[in-house]
Formats: sequence, C-alpha cells, structure tokens
Amino acid sequence: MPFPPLKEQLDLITANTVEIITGQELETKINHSLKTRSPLKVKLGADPSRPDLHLGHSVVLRKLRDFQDLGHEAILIIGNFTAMIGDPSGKSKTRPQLTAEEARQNGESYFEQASKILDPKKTTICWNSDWLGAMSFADVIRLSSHCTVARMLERDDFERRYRSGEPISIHEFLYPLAQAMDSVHLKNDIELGGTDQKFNLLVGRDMQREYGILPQVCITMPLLVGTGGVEKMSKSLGNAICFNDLPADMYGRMLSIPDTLITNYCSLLLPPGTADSHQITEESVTDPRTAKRMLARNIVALYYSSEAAEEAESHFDRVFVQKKAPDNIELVKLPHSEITVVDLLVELGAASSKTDARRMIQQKSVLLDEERIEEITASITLSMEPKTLRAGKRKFFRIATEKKG
RNA sequence: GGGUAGGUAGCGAAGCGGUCAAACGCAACAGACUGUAAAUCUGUCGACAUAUGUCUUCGGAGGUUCGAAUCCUCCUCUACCCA
Repeated sequence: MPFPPLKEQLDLITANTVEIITGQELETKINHSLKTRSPLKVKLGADPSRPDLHLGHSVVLRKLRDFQDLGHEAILIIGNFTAMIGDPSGKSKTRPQLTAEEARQNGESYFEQASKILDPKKTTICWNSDWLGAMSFADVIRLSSHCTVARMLERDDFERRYRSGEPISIHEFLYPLAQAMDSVHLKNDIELGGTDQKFNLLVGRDMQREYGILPQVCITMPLLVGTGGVEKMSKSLGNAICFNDLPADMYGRMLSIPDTLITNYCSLLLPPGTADSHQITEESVTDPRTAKRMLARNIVALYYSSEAAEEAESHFDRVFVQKKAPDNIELVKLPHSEITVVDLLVELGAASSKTDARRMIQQKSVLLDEERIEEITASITLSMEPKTLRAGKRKFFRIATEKKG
C-alpha cells in the first residue's frame, strides 16, 4: 500500500496534538519515508502496572492508530521490566511490586484492551525486559552518566516533590532513563505520549543522540479531563471511564460529564470521520442533552456495539430517568430461607459491614419489591420466587432461596 | 555519624494528659433536586450491638499515670540541615 502524500499525512498526524518536537524533523522523516518507501517506526510505551485502560489512554492510542492507518509501523512497548521494579513512592503503602508473571499477564491484558483501538494485526509488541533485563550494572552506569541530576530535577513533578520535601528514590531517576533506553534499542523515529510524558520523551530523544541515532520526534497529546471536568482522567481519582466498563456504566458515566466537555471528548475520543461528530459539536450548544446522549452512544458503540449502546441508553432511561428497576438483573440464589436484611446486604456485597448496612436502612435506601425497609432489625423470608432488592440508586439484586419448600 | 521537624482514620490535615472514635477538607455512601451517575443542598462516614452501650484504633514495642493520640524510653520510617 502506498503512503499518502506529505500534506495528507501531516494533516492527520498533527490533529489534536499539543506539541510536536520538532515539526520540521517530522516532515523530513515523512519525506524520507516516502522516498525510501519504508514505514516510520512509531513508539508508544505502555505501563502494565495498571492494566485498566480508560478513555484517557485512548487519546494517545488513537493517535498511534492514525499512524497505522497511514501505513506506518506501530510499536507498543510493554514496560514489564520497569513494572517489575515497582513504583517507588510510598513504600509504606500497599504497592506490591509486580512479579514477572503478573507483569506479563497485565501486559497481555493491556494489549487486548488496546486492540479495541489499534489494529492488532499491524501492531508490533515489545517487552522491554528483553533488552533492559540484559543490561549489566556497568551498562546502567554508562547510561546514567549521560544525564545529570539537575537535568532530572527539571521534570516538574520531581521538582515539585523535591521542593515540598516528598521523597524521591534514586530508581525513580532511572525510570526516564530506562524508557529512553527503549528508544535507543528500537531506533524508533517517533514517540507518542501524553503531555505529562514530555520530559521522558525528550530524554529518549537526547539519549538516542548520545548513542549516535537520529533522534526521535516527540509528539504529545492532551490529557483527557476526567468526568468531574477538572482533573485529568485517572483511575485512582475515580473520574475515569474504562475500556472494560460495562456498557451501561460506560454510558451513564459519559452522561455525567459536564456539558462543557462534550466537544472536547468528541474530538479526542471518536475516530476521525465519525458520522455523528459534526452534529454532536453543533448540538452541544443548542441541545447539550441530545448531543451528550449521542456522544455517549457513539462511545459505547466504539467499545462494544451499536446494539449495546441502544441497550445502555434504554437501561439508563429506565433506571435513572424513570427510576424503575432494570429488567435484567442477575438472580442470586442464597442458601437461606430466612435472613435479616442487614445480613443480606452484607452477603450481597451491597454493604461493607453490618454497620454500613444499618446505615443504609436508616437512610431509607433499601427497598424490597418497591417497599421501603424501615426497621434495621427487619428480616425477610425468601422463597423460590425471586424478590427484587434495591440498595441505593444503583444497586439492584434479584434474590431467591435455593432451598426447596 | 550529628542535629532539627515529622509519621493521626481511604487521602490531606487539626488535636498535644481526661469532655477523642478523634475537628476540618477531599473522596466515598445515602436522601432531595435535576435531562444526568454532573452541579447544588442535606445527612452519613472504625466495628459490633442498638436507644445514647461495648470493643479495637492515632508508625512499632515497652513504661509513667486512676486515666495517654497527647508525657518518658527504645526501635523504625520520612524530610531538611551539618559532616
């Protein structure tokens, strides 16, 4: 397949980017690629310590996909080696270092999820343990001699932590270097990342130069804002929409974003050329509700299917607009026939403790077959006929006994 | 190696001998409201029991005291300063 002409490539590549370092070099590389008819090697690093991909990840994956569509080579680096070292800060906290096996599993899960956006057949997967694991201590010293402490402290999060007296471990300094080593090893032409990766990308660029390789072009993508509309999307902040969220959750969470975010999400998350894009952008001003629903359907359709999107929408309307129970709740069979509501809530996982369960009842959020449970001492009799238990707005259960008679 | 300041509930941060299960903020959960799972307002937010009761918490281990998150000793971890 021939590569599209320069102009066309640049248009697609530069869309939505924050910074390209440098644009001039990018052009040169594309021209060279056209002349030699060889694809550019485009690198994207993946952190397998957190294999729950969310829409924030999709922004940069989407860009990698653009390169694939232009005929270039997409290289997904699974950072299984760096993940095995474990994340530094807060050793007092539970931050289990990944074993080789976990890192591999997570990496595979990462790839599987990323394949919802990338073309898996055209993606090259690399595990950085392959080369980083083979380095000797002497190699590491040689590598680190190419970078100064002052340079490291330029990175704004290091700088911030250093100033505010938070600990920085030496091996955190090694992270950007390890990532840079990936670029040295791969001799890639381009590296992608979020704006928060800018420093690391630049270290990779410098390091390639140090090792006598033509330096990579660094392309940074905007960080997606989370559903709260302020902070960047992140699993730990609880404002993320994950690839693996169920369609109904994904849809609902999409609707909870502030109206002002609609166009931003639309341009960053939907593939270029999505039919509804234009209409969503237009209606976001005149009729945000419709625009957002359309956007939410498109997102769900992207990760699942348009049928799933329709279903998610009707589920949402039923449960949250009309405030009815959903129609397809999973049936839970319990070995009891008589049980207190408190115990039942704990057993179903709706409450984290009995105290929590009592609280829910006191707050009048527990309904059995549409009837409010008023007493915290209440108990119910289960039969073979399923009953519907509702705890709060979102937790529904259908329960029955598995005992006969 | 020496010094100084610290380690408090999921996180951040008050408390500095009893009235501390521990202020406050964030997160979370619930209720009201809404096109929404947003925003806003209200309430809850260690566990067990239930009418204001019991038990386990304030880095760890001991100690002083009728009584400690608060005082003492040792240990441990973190930051900064001096070597």
